Amino acid sequence: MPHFCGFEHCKLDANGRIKLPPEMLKEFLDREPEGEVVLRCLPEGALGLYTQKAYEIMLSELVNEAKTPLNSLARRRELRYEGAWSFRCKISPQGRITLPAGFRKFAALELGEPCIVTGSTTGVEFWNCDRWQKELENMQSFYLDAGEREMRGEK
Amino acid sequence: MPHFCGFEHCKLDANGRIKLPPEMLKEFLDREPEGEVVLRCLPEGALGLYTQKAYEIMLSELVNEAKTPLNSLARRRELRYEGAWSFRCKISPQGRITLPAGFRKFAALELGEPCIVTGSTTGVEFWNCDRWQKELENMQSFYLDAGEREMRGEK
DNA sequence: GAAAAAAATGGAATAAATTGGAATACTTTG
DNA sequence: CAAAGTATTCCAATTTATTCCATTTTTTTC
Repeated sequence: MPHFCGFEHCKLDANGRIKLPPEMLKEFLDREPEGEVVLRCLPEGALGLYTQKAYEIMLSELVNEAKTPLNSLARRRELRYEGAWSFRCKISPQGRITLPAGFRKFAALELGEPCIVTGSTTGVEFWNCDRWQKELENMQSFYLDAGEREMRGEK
Repeated sequence: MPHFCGFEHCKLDANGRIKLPPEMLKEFLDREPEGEVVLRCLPEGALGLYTQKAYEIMLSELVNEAKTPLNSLARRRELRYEGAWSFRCKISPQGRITLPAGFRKFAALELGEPCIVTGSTTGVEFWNCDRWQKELENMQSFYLDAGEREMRGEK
């Protein structure tokens, strides 16, 4: 199974739309010919894009595996978080997807400005360029640290 | 199964009506072509809107899963709260719903003022903007904490 | 209980924003 | 260097938001 990989510089157009790079577009359409996807705000301050099929699995876990009653504060907050920060949409026939204004703000993606589209194995992510730079450093040091611990025989 | 998702800035009109954003309206009408819904005051200080079908499920949980005896002060209070702070209504042909004055006051939604309409997976919620900001912070810190614990290998 | 006033409701008209798509310019590939 | 593919820009068509007004219903007053 091919996965979503590589990263590219892209640009939001004046209306907050991103045109997906051709290879990534192809990956999506191979999995969902109708282009049905879910956009999701990630706590690290970027946006994730997944096929609806991939998303459904995650969502049904949340909805059905109810440990708490429907009518409780904790449960409502779970459902609210998931609802507010996710968005079902379709990739347009031109391969574009429109970011809702609130999501754009969340991820610090400005109209007409460049951004990073990166594969994340199971989907793709949209990053503000500066945040992406920091995340690169974070990822690097995370693996370096892990490697050093491993060398010293730690866990 | 599609869910209610995304969030939007909306405005109450001078008569206390909110026009639902098109995608959310569509979700409701897909489930209930007649637009029959239930409006409900949530203890966190916002209003929830659910299809009558979805509401029935919640209500029967409340009525059947009796942790307390039916004929007790606490139980009567639960049922009274549910009765007083919920309201059956219909989405108008223009996609608007009218908030009863008491409910508006409960949720601090002012005539002619902006508010937030957010998906909550099983329905939508109406929030006063300031309260929504606080709730966002609450949700954010909750999930960031969870993420950090995960990184440190804690459970 | 009837008339007047107020409020609520439904709906239309206009303005604004969004969307889809085409045309052009640019880049890559063979 | 030509051809194909891709990115960018712009415009037309549609959709959506806003404002306003007419009608109906409810409340108040006499």
